[in-house]
Amino acid sequence: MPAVAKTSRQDILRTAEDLLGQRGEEGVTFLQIAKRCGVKGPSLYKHFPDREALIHELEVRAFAQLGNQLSAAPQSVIGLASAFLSFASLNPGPYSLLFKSGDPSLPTEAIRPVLVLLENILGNREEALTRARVIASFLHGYALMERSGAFRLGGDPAACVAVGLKLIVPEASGTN
Amino acid sequence: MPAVAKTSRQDILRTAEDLLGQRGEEGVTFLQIAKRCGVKGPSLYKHFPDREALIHELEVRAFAQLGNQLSAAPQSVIGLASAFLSFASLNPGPYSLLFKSGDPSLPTEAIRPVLVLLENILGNREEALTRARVIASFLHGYALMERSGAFRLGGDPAACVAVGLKLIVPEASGTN
DNA sequence: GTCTATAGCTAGATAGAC
DNA sequence: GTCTATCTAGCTATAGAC
Repeated sequence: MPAVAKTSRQDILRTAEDLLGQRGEEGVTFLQIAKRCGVKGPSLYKHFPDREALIHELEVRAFAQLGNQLSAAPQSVIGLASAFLSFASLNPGPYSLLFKSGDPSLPTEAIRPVLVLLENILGNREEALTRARVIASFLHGYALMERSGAFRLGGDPAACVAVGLKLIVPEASGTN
Repeated sequence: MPAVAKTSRQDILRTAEDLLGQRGEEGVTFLQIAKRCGVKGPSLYKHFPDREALIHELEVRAFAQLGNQLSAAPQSVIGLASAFLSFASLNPGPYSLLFKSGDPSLPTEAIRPVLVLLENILGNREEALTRARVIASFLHGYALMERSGAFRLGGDPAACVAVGLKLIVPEASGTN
């Protein structure tokens, strides 16, 4: 059988994620992916119908990957926050897809551990949602500022993470 | 005198800012700007040497605009935070340029009011810097999530802003 | 499944007429 | 200051040979 497979769906997706982290969404082109996978551009159409399908697949994977990390992490405020920031730092490509609006299918699921934990700590569902939003905003903003080098006033920016979490969920102190 | 001016530096910059807010940085092309300004692409090179110069000008303007808003706002935690979020909401184009790393020239200046206020409230320079970072991360993350529609669990997302600020700077309660 | 060839589009930028 | 014409380059996508 001629035409031996030089690449694969997995290979393409991993390569696309690297490209996404290095050059942003506009940098994820079939031509560049193909080059890195050792094939020519048009070959990728045997694996994905078009670029949009590839991007959508990356989004689905990103939510699944984050969900896995959060599920496997210590179920404490610090534990979940650390897992979230690690994911953002180690997987900048997938992470950048998490907050891009789009279809509201599985997004909710990935964050569930945070909501469950806060409900346990606070004993109030509505308050838990509000705090979860404060934490999500804080961590998301921190992850982006950290990555873009926006903390320009010296000292140790990372120190503000633990401080911020303690301020936002004082009820968890000592329990973590 | 032939060749009457159909557009201007200001017109181009405003148009570029609109485009930036609507289509992102990659959407800011000389061709699109020209179309909206009623001229042809090459005409823009009479106003800016190249695309990079235009983008840089947009960055400088963005920091200046934010600085003006923060200086003119009530110098309280709520006042400055509201001004920041208003700027982000009303000027999505310029706002998107604020956290893109790049040259560390004037960025520091725009944020000064926040630092000054927190030093007054906390009486501790180092603690003020840490809290400022927590607030900046929180507001930046909130602004982006709000804009991208990332708050998908119902209720009123905006409610978490006041709650978050009170948690992060409890010392300011009653003073605002 | 890979390839070459190609079509169609958009972008940045320059040259030179008016 | 604006225009047309042009160049280079990169992208998406399709057709058809192997």
